[in-house]
Amino acid sequence: MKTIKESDKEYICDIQAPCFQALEPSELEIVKSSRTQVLFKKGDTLAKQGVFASYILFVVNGLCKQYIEGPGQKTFNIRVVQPGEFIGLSSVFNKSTYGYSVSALTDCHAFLVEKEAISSVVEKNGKFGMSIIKRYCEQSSGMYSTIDSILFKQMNGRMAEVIIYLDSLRTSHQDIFQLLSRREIADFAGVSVESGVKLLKSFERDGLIKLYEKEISIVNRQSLEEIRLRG
Amino acid sequence: MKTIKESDKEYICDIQAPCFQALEPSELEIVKSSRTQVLFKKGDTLAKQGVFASYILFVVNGLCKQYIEGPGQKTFNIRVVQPGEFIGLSSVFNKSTYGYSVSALTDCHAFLVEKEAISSVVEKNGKFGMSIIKRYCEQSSGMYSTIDSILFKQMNGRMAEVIIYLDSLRTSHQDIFQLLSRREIADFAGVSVESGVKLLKSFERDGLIKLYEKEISIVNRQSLEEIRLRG
DNA sequence: CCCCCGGATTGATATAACTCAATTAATTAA
DNA sequence: TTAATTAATTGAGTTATATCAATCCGGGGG
Repeated sequence: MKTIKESDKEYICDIQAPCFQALEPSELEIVKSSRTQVLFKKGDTLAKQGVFASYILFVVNGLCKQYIEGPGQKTFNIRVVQPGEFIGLSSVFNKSTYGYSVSALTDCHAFLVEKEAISSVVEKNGKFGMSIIKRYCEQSSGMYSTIDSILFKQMNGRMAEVIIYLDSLRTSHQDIFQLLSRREIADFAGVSVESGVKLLKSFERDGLIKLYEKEISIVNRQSLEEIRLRG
Repeated sequence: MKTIKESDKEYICDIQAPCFQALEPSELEIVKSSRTQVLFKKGDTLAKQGVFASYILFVVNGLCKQYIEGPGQKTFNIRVVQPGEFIGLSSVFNKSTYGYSVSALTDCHAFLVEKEAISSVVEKNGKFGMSIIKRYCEQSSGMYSTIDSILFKQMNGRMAEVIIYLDSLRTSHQDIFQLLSRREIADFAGVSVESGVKLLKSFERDGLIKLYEKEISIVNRQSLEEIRLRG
Protein backbone atom coordinates (compact mmCIF):
# COMPACT_ATOMS: atom_id res chain seq x y z
CA MET A 1 0.00 0.00 0.00
CA LYS A 2 1.30 3.43 -0.82
CA THR A 3 0.07 6.97 -1.06
CA ILE A 4 -0.60 8.00 -4.63
CA LYS A 5 1.94 10.28 -6.16
CA GLU A 6 0.76 13.52 -7.74
CA SER A 7 1.10 12.31 -11.33
CA ASP A 8 -1.29 9.41 -10.80
CA LYS A 9 -4.11 11.47 -9.43
CA GLU A 10 -5.73 12.04 -12.76
CA TYR A 11 -6.40 8.32 -13.13
CA ILE A 12 -8.50 8.19 -10.02
CA CYS A 13 -12.10 9.15 -10.24
CA ASP A 14 -13.24 11.60 -7.67
CA ILE A 15 -15.99 11.19 -5.15
CA GLN A 16 -18.80 10.65 -7.59
CA ALA A 17 -20.09 7.34 -6.37
CA PRO A 18 -23.86 7.17 -5.91
CA CYS A 19 -23.64 7.10 -2.14
CA PHE A 20 -21.97 10.49 -2.04
CA GLN A 21 -24.61 12.11 -4.22
CA ALA A 22 -26.84 12.66 -1.22
CA LEU A 23 -24.28 14.92 0.43
CA GLU A 24 -24.49 18.70 0.71
CA PRO A 25 -21.44 20.56 -0.59
CA SER A 26 -20.30 21.27 2.96
CA GLU A 27 -20.59 17.61 3.91
CA LEU A 28 -18.80 16.50 0.78
CA GLU A 29 -16.03 18.85 1.79
CA ILE A 30 -15.67 17.06 5.13
CA VAL A 31 -15.18 13.75 3.38
CA LYS A 32 -12.92 15.19 0.72
CA SER A 33 -10.65 16.96 3.13
CA SER A 34 -10.19 13.92 5.33
CA ARG A 35 -9.36 11.51 2.57
CA THR A 36 -6.06 10.20 1.30
CA GLN A 37 -5.72 8.33 -1.95
CA VAL A 38 -3.90 5.04 -1.75
CA LEU A 39 -2.85 2.35 -4.17
CA PHE A 40 -2.83 -1.28 -3.19
CA LYS A 41 -0.93 -3.71 -5.35
CA LYS A 42 -2.35 -7.09 -6.23
CA GLY A 43 -2.02 -9.31 -3.17
CA ASP A 44 -1.73 -6.43 -0.69
CA THR A 45 -3.70 -6.53 2.49
CA LEU A 46 -6.29 -3.77 2.86
CA ALA A 47 -7.62 -4.93 6.20
CA LYS A 48 -6.33 -7.53 8.59
CA GLN A 49 -8.54 -9.56 10.86
CA GLY A 50 -8.02 -8.76 14.51
CA VAL A 51 -6.13 -5.53 13.87
CA PHE A 52 -7.23 -2.22 15.30
CA ALA A 53 -9.21 -0.33 12.69
CA SER A 54 -8.88 3.42 12.66
CA TYR A 55 -9.92 4.33 9.15
CA ILE A 56 -12.37 3.38 6.43
CA LEU A 57 -11.44 2.54 2.88
CA PHE A 58 -13.60 3.38 -0.09
CA VAL A 59 -12.70 1.29 -3.11
CA VAL A 60 -12.52 3.35 -6.29
CA ASN A 61 -11.43 0.67 -8.70
CA GLY A 62 -10.02 -2.83 -8.69
CA LEU A 63 -11.28 -5.94 -6.92
CA CYS A 64 -10.63 -7.31 -3.46
CA LYS A 65 -11.65 -10.41 -1.59
CA GLN A 66 -13.04 -10.27 1.91
CA TYR A 67 -12.30 -13.37 3.97
CA ILE A 68 -12.23 -14.87 7.40
CA GLU A 69 -9.02 -16.37 8.64
CA GLY A 70 -9.26 -19.56 10.61
CA PRO A 71 -6.60 -21.56 12.39
CA GLY A 72 -3.57 -22.63 10.37
CA GLN A 73 -3.81 -21.64 6.73
CA LYS A 74 -7.54 -22.11 6.60
CA THR A 75 -9.52 -19.23 5.17
CA PHE A 76 -13.05 -18.70 3.98
CA ASN A 77 -13.74 -16.15 1.26
CA ILE A 78 -16.88 -14.23 2.05
CA ARG A 79 -17.25 -12.08 -1.01
CA VAL A 80 -15.61 -10.00 -3.69
CA VAL A 81 -15.44 -6.32 -2.86
CA GLN A 82 -16.15 -4.12 -5.86
CA PRO A 83 -15.59 -0.45 -6.66
CA GLY A 84 -18.00 1.80 -4.78
CA GLU A 85 -17.89 -0.24 -1.60
CA PHE A 86 -16.56 0.59 1.83
CA ILE A 87 -14.19 -1.53 3.86
CA GLY A 88 -14.08 -1.29 7.62
CA LEU A 89 -17.24 0.75 8.12
CA SER A 90 -17.94 -0.98 11.40
CA SER A 91 -14.89 0.69 12.90
CA VAL A 92 -16.86 3.93 12.78
CA PHE A 93 -19.85 2.71 14.63
CA ASN A 94 -18.81 -0.06 16.84
CA LYS A 95 -16.00 -2.52 16.73
CA SER A 96 -12.46 -1.34 16.97
CA THR A 97 -10.89 -4.36 15.31
CA TYR A 98 -11.59 -5.90 11.94
CA GLY A 99 -13.59 -9.12 12.09
CA TYR A 100 -12.27 -10.14 8.68
CA SER A 101 -9.41 -9.53 6.30
CA VAL A 102 -9.46 -7.96 2.86
CA SER A 103 -6.80 -8.36 0.21
CA ALA A 104 -6.44 -7.05 -3.32
CA LEU A 105 -7.21 -9.37 -6.23
CA THR A 106 -6.01 -6.70 -8.63
CA ASP A 107 -4.27 -3.40 -8.13
CA CYS A 108 -6.76 -1.22 -6.31
CA HIS A 109 -7.23 2.48 -5.94
CA ALA A 110 -8.94 3.51 -2.74
CA PHE A 111 -9.67 6.49 -0.54
CA LEU A 112 -8.71 6.28 3.04
CA VAL A 113 -11.31 8.26 4.98
CA GLU A 114 -11.15 9.07 8.65
CA LYS A 115 -13.78 7.63 10.95
CA GLU A 116 -14.73 11.03 12.24
CA ALA A 117 -15.53 12.35 8.79
CA ILE A 118 -17.97 9.54 8.11
CA SER A 119 -19.64 9.67 11.50
CA SER A 120 -20.11 13.42 11.39
CA VAL A 121 -21.65 13.23 7.94
CA VAL A 122 -23.94 10.37 8.96
CA GLU A 123 -25.17 12.46 11.86
CA LYS A 124 -25.79 15.48 9.67
CA ASN A 125 -27.36 13.77 6.72
CA GLY A 126 -30.07 11.17 7.16
CA LYS A 127 -30.08 10.17 3.51
CA PHE A 128 -26.41 9.29 3.69
CA GLY A 129 -27.04 7.29 6.85
CA MET A 130 -29.81 5.55 4.96
CA SER A 131 -27.43 4.53 2.20
CA ILE A 132 -25.02 3.13 4.76
CA ILE A 133 -27.81 1.16 6.38
CA LYS A 134 -28.79 -0.21 2.98
CA ARG A 135 -25.28 -1.55 2.54
CA TYR A 136 -25.42 -3.23 5.90
CA CYS A 137 -28.75 -4.79 5.06
CA GLU A 138 -27.39 -6.25 1.89
CA GLN A 139 -24.30 -7.58 3.59
CA SER A 140 -26.40 -8.93 6.35
CA SER A 141 -28.76 -10.80 4.07
CA GLY A 142 -25.74 -12.10 2.18
CA MET A 143 -24.41 -13.49 5.43
CA TYR A 144 -27.65 -15.24 6.25
CA SER A 145 -27.46 -17.02 2.97
CA THR A 146 -23.79 -17.82 3.57
CA ILE A 147 -24.65 -19.40 6.90
CA ASP A 148 -27.47 -21.28 5.24
CA SER A 149 -25.07 -22.62 2.61
CA ILE A 150 -22.34 -23.81 4.89
CA LEU A 151 -24.76 -25.40 7.33
CA PHE A 152 -27.35 -26.97 5.10
CA LYS A 153 -25.78 -27.51 1.73
CA GLN A 154 -23.12 -29.92 0.83
CA MET A 155 -20.06 -29.43 -1.31
CA ASN A 156 -21.60 -29.63 -4.73
CA GLY A 157 -24.36 -27.19 -3.85
CA ARG A 158 -21.89 -24.74 -2.42
CA MET A 159 -19.57 -25.02 -5.39
CA ALA A 160 -22.46 -24.49 -7.80
CA GLU A 161 -23.39 -21.39 -5.82
CA VAL A 162 -19.84 -20.08 -5.97
CA ILE A 163 -19.57 -20.57 -9.71
CA ILE A 164 -22.87 -18.78 -10.27
CA TYR A 165 -21.81 -15.99 -7.94
CA LEU A 166 -18.43 -15.48 -9.52
CA ASP A 167 -19.92 -15.71 -12.98
CA SER A 168 -22.35 -12.94 -12.04
CA LEU A 169 -19.39 -10.63 -11.49
CA ARG A 170 -18.53 -11.04 -15.15
CA THR A 171 -20.81 -8.14 -16.10
CA SER A 172 -18.36 -5.72 -14.54
CA HIS A 173 -15.25 -7.91 -14.44
CA GLN A 174 -14.97 -10.22 -17.39
CA ASP A 175 -11.73 -11.74 -16.18
CA ILE A 176 -12.76 -12.65 -12.66
CA PHE A 177 -11.74 -16.31 -12.94
CA GLN A 178 -8.29 -15.35 -14.17
CA LEU A 179 -7.74 -13.69 -10.82
CA LEU A 180 -8.54 -16.72 -8.72
CA SER A 181 -6.51 -19.82 -7.95
CA ARG A 182 -8.16 -23.18 -7.31
CA ARG A 183 -7.49 -22.67 -3.64
CA GLU A 184 -9.29 -19.33 -3.67
CA ILE A 185 -12.31 -20.80 -5.41
CA ALA A 186 -12.37 -23.68 -2.94
CA ASP A 187 -12.17 -21.11 -0.14
CA PHE A 188 -15.28 -19.40 -1.46
CA ALA A 189 -17.11 -22.71 -1.25
CA GLY A 190 -15.60 -23.56 2.10
CA VAL A 191 -14.11 -26.85 0.93
CA SER A 192 -10.56 -28.17 0.73
CA VAL A 193 -8.55 -27.45 -2.43
CA GLU A 194 -8.60 -31.13 -3.33
CA SER A 195 -12.36 -31.35 -2.98
CA GLY A 196 -12.75 -28.13 -4.92
CA VAL A 197 -10.74 -29.46 -7.84
CA LYS A 198 -12.66 -32.73 -7.85
CA LEU A 199 -15.96 -30.87 -7.80
CA LEU A 200 -15.03 -28.71 -10.75
CA LYS A 201 -13.92 -31.76 -12.70
CA SER A 202 -17.13 -33.60 -11.91
CA PHE A 203 -19.19 -30.59 -12.97
CA GLU A 204 -17.30 -30.59 -16.24
CA ARG A 205 -17.83 -34.34 -16.73
CA ASP A 206 -21.54 -33.76 -16.15
CA GLY A 207 -21.63 -31.05 -18.79
CA LEU A 208 -22.46 -28.26 -16.37
CA ILE A 209 -19.38 -26.16 -16.93
CA LYS A 210 -16.37 -25.94 -19.16
CA LEU A 211 -12.84 -25.64 -17.78
CA TYR A 212 -9.97 -24.15 -19.71
CA GLU A 213 -6.95 -23.33 -17.59
CA LYS A 214 -8.26 -20.81 -15.09
CA GLU A 215 -11.34 -19.96 -17.08
CA ILE A 216 -14.65 -21.46 -16.02
CA SER A 217 -17.70 -21.05 -18.20
CA ILE A 218 -21.20 -22.15 -17.45
CA VAL A 219 -22.60 -24.58 -20.02
CA ASN A 220 -25.84 -25.68 -18.36
CA ARG A 221 -27.02 -22.91 -16.09
CA GLN A 222 -30.36 -24.57 -15.41
CA SER A 223 -28.83 -27.71 -13.91
CA LEU A 224 -26.20 -25.76 -12.04
CA GLU A 225 -28.96 -23.70 -10.49
CA GLU A 226 -30.77 -26.88 -9.45
CA ILE A 227 -27.66 -28.25 -7.79
CA ARG A 228 -27.22 -24.97 -6.00
CA LEU A 229 -30.72 -25.19 -4.57
CA ARG A 230 -30.85 -28.87 -3.72
CA GLY A 231 -27.44 -28.68 -1.96
CA MET B 1 -50.21 -13.00 18.07
CA LYS B 2 -52.96 -10.67 19.07
CA THR B 3 -53.48 -6.99 19.53
CA ILE B 4 -53.30 -5.95 23.16
CA LYS B 5 -56.58 -5.18 24.79
CA GLU B 6 -56.94 -1.84 26.53
CA SER B 7 -56.65 -3.24 30.06
CA ASP B 8 -53.21 -4.69 29.40
CA LYS B 9 -51.69 -1.50 28.17
CA GLU B 10 -50.45 -0.42 31.54
CA TYR B 11 -48.14 -3.43 31.73
CA ILE B 12 -46.27 -2.43 28.65
CA CYS B 13 -43.53 0.09 28.98
CA ASP B 14 -43.75 2.93 26.55
CA ILE B 15 -41.21 4.05 24.04
CA GLN B 16 -38.45 4.74 26.48
CA ALA B 17 -35.77 2.50 25.12
CA PRO B 18 -32.34 4.12 24.68
CA CYS B 19 -32.57 4.19 20.92
CA PHE B 20 -35.65 6.39 20.97
CA GLN B 21 -34.05 8.94 23.28
CA ALA B 22 -32.36 10.65 20.35
CA LEU B 23 -35.70 11.52 18.78
CA GLU B 24 -37.30 14.95 18.72
CA PRO B 25 -40.85 15.10 20.09
CA SER B 26 -42.24 15.41 16.59
CA GLU B 27 -40.28 12.38 15.43
CA LEU B 28 -41.30 10.38 18.46
CA GLU B 29 -44.85 11.21 17.55
CA ILE B 30 -44.40 9.65 14.12
CA VAL B 31 -43.26 6.40 15.69
CA LYS B 32 -45.88 6.45 18.40
CA SER B 33 -48.76 7.09 16.06
CA SER B 34 -47.76 4.31 13.68
CA ARG B 35 -47.32 1.66 16.32
CA THR B 36 -49.58 -1.13 17.46
CA GLN B 37 -48.97 -3.10 20.59
CA VAL B 38 -49.03 -6.85 20.19
CA LEU B 39 -48.64 -9.85 22.43
CA PHE B 40 -46.98 -13.02 21.23
CA LYS B 41 -47.48 -16.17 23.22
CA LYS B 42 -44.62 -18.55 23.88
CA GLY B 43 -43.95 -20.45 20.69
CA ASP B 44 -45.60 -17.91 18.40
CA THR B 45 -43.84 -16.88 15.23
CA LEU B 46 -42.86 -13.21 15.08
CA ALA B 47 -41.21 -13.40 11.69
CA LYS B 48 -41.17 -16.16 9.12
CA GLN B 49 -38.32 -16.78 6.75
CA GLY B 50 -39.21 -16.07 3.15
CA VAL B 51 -42.38 -14.17 3.95
CA PHE B 52 -42.99 -10.65 2.75
CA ALA B 53 -42.09 -8.21 5.51
CA SER B 54 -44.12 -5.05 5.74
CA TYR B 55 -43.57 -3.98 9.32
CA ILE B 56 -40.92 -3.85 12.02
CA LEU B 57 -41.26 -5.26 15.49
CA PHE B 58 -39.69 -3.67 18.54
CA VAL B 59 -39.47 -6.12 21.43
CA VAL B 60 -40.54 -4.57 24.72
CA ASN B 61 -40.21 -7.60 26.96
CA GLY B 62 -39.81 -11.34 26.71
CA LEU B 63 -37.27 -13.38 24.77
CA CYS B 64 -37.24 -14.68 21.23
CA LYS B 65 -34.94 -16.82 19.15
CA GLN B 66 -33.82 -15.84 15.69
CA TYR B 67 -33.07 -18.79 13.45
CA ILE B 68 -32.48 -19.94 9.91
CA GLU B 69 -34.64 -22.69 8.52
CA GLY B 70 -32.97 -25.27 6.36
CA PRO B 71 -34.43 -28.14 4.38
CA GLY B 72 -36.60 -30.60 6.31
CA GLN B 73 -36.80 -29.84 10.00
CA LYS B 74 -33.27 -28.53 10.17
CA THR B 75 -32.81 -25.16 11.80
CA PHE B 76 -29.92 -23.13 13.10
CA ASN B 77 -30.45 -20.75 15.98
CA ILE B 78 -28.59 -17.55 15.36
CA ARG B 79 -29.21 -15.65 18.56
CA VAL B 80 -31.58 -14.76 21.33
CA VAL B 81 -33.47 -11.52 20.73
CA GLN B 82 -33.84 -9.46 23.89
CA PRO B 83 -36.03 -6.54 24.89
CA GLY B 84 -34.99 -3.31 23.20
CA GLU B 85 -34.18 -4.95 19.89
CA PHE B 86 -35.79 -4.65 16.48
CA ILE B 87 -36.94 -7.50 14.32
CA GLY B 88 -37.21 -7.10 10.59
CA LEU B 89 -35.38 -3.82 10.24
CA SER B 90 -34.00 -4.83 6.89
CA SER B 91 -37.49 -4.69 5.43
CA VAL B 92 -37.26 -0.91 5.76
CA PHE B 93 -34.08 -0.46 3.88
CA ASN B 94 -33.74 -3.24 1.48
CA LYS B 95 -35.12 -6.73 1.43
CA SER B 96 -38.79 -7.31 1.24
CA THR B 97 -38.74 -10.83 2.65
CA TYR B 98 -37.35 -12.06 5.93
CA GLY B 99 -34.07 -13.94 5.63
CA TYR B 100 -34.69 -15.68 8.93
CA SER B 101 -37.48 -16.62 11.31
CA VAL B 102 -38.10 -15.42 14.84
CA SER B 103 -40.22 -17.17 17.43
CA ALA B 104 -41.08 -16.40 21.03
CA LEU B 105 -39.26 -18.29 23.81
CA THR B 106 -41.54 -16.63 26.35
CA ASP B 107 -44.63 -14.51 26.03
CA CYS B 108 -43.48 -11.30 24.39
CA HIS B 109 -44.81 -7.80 24.24
CA ALA B 110 -43.82 -5.90 21.15
CA PHE B 111 -44.63 -2.80 19.13
CA LEU B 112 -45.44 -3.22 15.55
CA VAL B 113 -44.10 -0.15 13.73
CA GLU B 114 -44.69 0.70 10.11
CA LYS B 115 -41.74 0.78 7.76
CA GLU B 116 -42.50 4.32 6.66
CA ALA B 117 -42.35 5.63 10.21
CA ILE B 118 -38.87 4.26 10.76
CA SER B 119 -37.51 5.34 7.42
CA SER B 120 -38.85 8.86 7.72
CA VAL B 121 -37.33 9.21 11.18
CA VAL B 122 -34.00 7.84 10.03
CA GLU B 123 -33.93 10.43 7.27
CA LYS B 124 -34.75 13.25 9.62
CA ASN B 125 -32.53 12.31 12.51
CA GLY B 126 -28.90 11.33 11.98
CA LYS B 127 -28.38 10.21 15.54
CA PHE B 128 -31.22 7.74 15.27
CA GLY B 129 -29.76 6.44 12.02
CA MET B 130 -26.47 6.10 13.84
CA SER B 131 -28.06 3.92 16.49
CA ILE B 132 -29.57 1.71 13.81
CA ILE B 133 -26.21 1.36 12.14
CA LYS B 134 -24.64 0.41 15.47
CA ARG B 135 -27.11 -2.42 15.78
CA TYR B 136 -26.25 -3.66 12.33
CA CYS B 137 -22.56 -3.51 13.13
CA GLU B 138 -23.03 -5.64 16.18
CA GLN B 139 -25.16 -8.15 14.35
CA SER B 140 -22.71 -8.19 11.53
CA SER B 141 -19.72 -8.88 13.74
CA GLY B 142 -21.74 -11.55 15.49
CA MET B 143 -22.33 -13.19 12.15
CA TYR B 144 -18.65 -13.18 11.25
CA SER B 145 -17.94 -15.05 14.42
CA THR B 146 -20.82 -17.42 13.72
CA ILE B 147 -19.36 -18.21 10.32
CA ASP B 148 -15.96 -18.67 11.90
CA SER B 149 -17.44 -21.12 14.39
CA ILE B 150 -19.35 -23.30 12.01
CA LEU B 151 -16.51 -23.44 9.51
CA PHE B 152 -13.44 -23.77 11.67
CA LYS B 153 -14.53 -25.19 14.96
CA GLN B 154 -15.75 -28.62 15.68
CA MET B 155 -18.67 -29.73 17.76
CA ASN B 156 -17.16 -29.45 21.20
CA GLY B 157 -15.83 -25.95 20.54
CA ARG B 158 -19.19 -24.82 19.23
CA MET B 159 -21.07 -26.32 22.13
CA ALA B 160 -18.71 -24.67 24.62
CA GLU B 161 -19.35 -21.38 22.86
CA VAL B 162 -23.10 -21.85 23.05
CA ILE B 163 -23.05 -22.65 26.74
CA ILE B 164 -20.96 -19.58 27.45
CA TYR B 165 -23.22 -17.44 25.28
CA LEU B 166 -26.45 -18.66 26.85
CA ASP B 167 -24.95 -18.39 30.32
CA SER B 168 -24.09 -14.76 29.59
CA LEU B 169 -27.80 -14.06 29.14
CA ARG B 170 -28.31 -15.03 32.77
CA THR B 171 -27.62 -11.48 33.92
CA SER B 172 -30.93 -10.39 32.47
CA HIS B 173 -32.68 -13.76 32.20
CA GLN B 174 -31.80 -16.10 35.00
CA ASP B 175 -33.97 -18.88 33.66
CA ILE B 176 -32.70 -19.00 30.10
CA PHE B 177 -31.91 -22.72 30.13
CA GLN B 178 -35.39 -23.55 31.36
CA LEU B 179 -36.69 -22.11 28.10
CA LEU B 180 -34.60 -24.28 25.83
CA SER B 181 -34.97 -27.89 24.81
CA ARG B 182 -31.98 -30.04 23.99
CA ARG B 183 -32.88 -29.68 20.35
CA GLU B 184 -32.83 -25.92 20.62
CA ILE B 185 -29.45 -25.94 22.33
CA ALA B 186 -28.11 -28.30 19.69
CA ASP B 187 -29.51 -25.94 17.04
CA PHE B 188 -27.53 -23.06 18.52
CA ALA B 189 -24.39 -25.14 18.14
CA GLY B 190 -25.38 -26.36 14.70
CA VAL B 191 -25.15 -30.04 15.62
CA SER B 192 -27.71 -32.86 15.67
CA VAL B 193 -29.76 -33.35 18.84
CA GLU B 194 -28.01 -36.64 19.51
CA SER B 195 -24.58 -35.10 19.18
CA GLY B 196 -25.68 -32.21 21.36
CA VAL B 197 -26.81 -34.49 24.15
CA LYS B 198 -23.60 -36.50 24.00
CA LEU B 199 -21.52 -33.34 24.10
CA LEU B 200 -23.29 -32.03 27.18
CA LYS B 201 -22.85 -35.38 28.92
CA SER B 202 -19.18 -35.48 28.06
CA PHE B 203 -18.72 -31.93 29.34
CA GLU B 204 -20.33 -33.01 32.58
CA ARG B 205 -18.11 -36.09 32.84
CA ASP B 206 -15.09 -33.84 32.35
CA GLY B 207 -16.23 -31.57 35.16
CA LEU B 208 -16.82 -28.55 32.93
CA ILE B 209 -20.52 -28.16 33.58
CA LYS B 210 -23.26 -29.51 35.79
CA LEU B 211 -26.55 -30.78 34.37
CA TYR B 212 -29.75 -30.92 36.32
CA GLU B 213 -32.84 -31.45 34.21
CA LYS B 214 -32.89 -28.45 31.90
CA GLU B 215 -30.52 -26.38 34.00
CA ILE B 216 -26.90 -26.11 32.89
CA SER B 217 -24.34 -24.48 35.16
CA ILE B 218 -20.75 -23.80 34.38
CA VAL B 219 -18.35 -25.47 36.79
CA ASN B 220 -15.00 -24.83 35.13
CA ARG B 221 -15.28 -21.69 33.04
CA GLN B 222 -11.57 -21.56 32.32
CA SER B 223 -11.48 -24.95 30.61
CA LEU B 224 -14.74 -24.33 28.82
CA GLU B 225 -13.27 -21.13 27.44
CA GLU B 226 -10.23 -23.04 26.25
CA ILE B 227 -12.37 -25.59 24.45
CA ARG B 228 -14.31 -22.78 22.85
CA LEU B 229 -11.14 -21.24 21.46
CA ARG B 230 -9.35 -24.41 20.37
CA GLY B 231 -12.42 -25.67 18.58
C1' DC C 1 17.44 -23.69 -21.73
C1' DC C 2 16.67 -26.20 -17.81
C1' DC C 3 15.86 -26.46 -13.07
C1' DC C 4 13.05 -25.63 -9.38
C1' DC C 5 8.91 -24.65 -6.79
C1' DG C 6 4.24 -23.65 -5.96
C1' DG C 7 -0.09 -24.79 -7.76
C1' DA C 8 -3.07 -28.43 -9.62
C1' DT C 9 -4.56 -33.09 -9.81
C1' DT C 10 -5.64 -37.82 -8.44
C1' DG C 11 -6.44 -41.74 -5.59
C1' DA C 12 -6.32 -43.90 -1.00
C1' DT C 13 -7.22 -43.46 3.75
C1' DA C 14 -8.97 -41.43 8.03
C1' DT C 15 -12.47 -39.23 10.84
C1' DA C 16 -15.90 -36.09 12.50
C1' DA C 17 -20.44 -35.97 12.75
C1' DC C 18 -24.84 -37.53 11.16
C1' DT C 19 -28.48 -40.80 10.74
C1' DC C 20 -30.90 -44.67 12.31
C1' DA C 21 -32.89 -47.60 15.70
C1' DA C 22 -34.20 -48.78 20.07
C1' DT C 23 -35.25 -47.38 24.88
C1' DT C 24 -36.56 -44.45 28.49
C1' DA C 25 -38.37 -40.22 30.42
C1' DA C 26 -41.41 -36.50 30.44
C1' DT C 27 -45.24 -33.97 28.82
C1' DT C 28 -49.83 -33.30 27.00
C1' DA C 29 -54.33 -34.86 25.88
C1' DA C 30 -58.35 -37.36 26.92
C1' DT D 1 -55.46 -41.57 35.82
C1' DT D 2 -54.22 -43.47 31.81
C1' DA D 3 -53.10 -43.18 27.18
C1' DA D 4 -50.61 -40.97 23.62
C1' DT D 5 -47.21 -37.91 21.97
C1' DT D 6 -43.11 -35.75 22.20
C1' DA D 7 -38.38 -35.15 24.10
C1' DA D 8 -34.08 -37.23 25.71
C1' DT D 9 -30.69 -40.68 25.68
C1' DT D 10 -27.53 -44.28 24.14
C1' DG D 11 -25.08 -47.21 20.96
C1' DA D 12 -24.11 -48.92 16.29
C1' DG D 13 -23.54 -48.10 11.56
C1' DT D 14 -22.92 -44.81 7.61
C1' DT D 15 -21.32 -40.96 4.97
C1' DA D 16 -19.54 -36.71 3.58
C1' DT D 17 -15.47 -34.47 3.47
C1' DA D 18 -10.84 -33.72 5.04
C1' DT D 19 -6.20 -35.21 5.10
C1' DC D 20 -2.34 -37.45 3.28
C1' DA D 21 0.80 -38.93 -0.26
C1' DA D 22 2.28 -39.08 -4.76
C1' DT D 23 2.54 -37.15 -9.23
C1' DC D 24 2.13 -33.77 -12.70
C1' DC D 25 2.30 -29.32 -14.76
C1' DG D 26 3.65 -24.45 -15.82
C1' DG D 27 6.20 -20.43 -15.27
C1' DG D 28 10.05 -17.50 -13.32
C1' DG D 29 15.04 -17.23 -12.24
C1' DG D 30 19.54 -18.51 -12.98
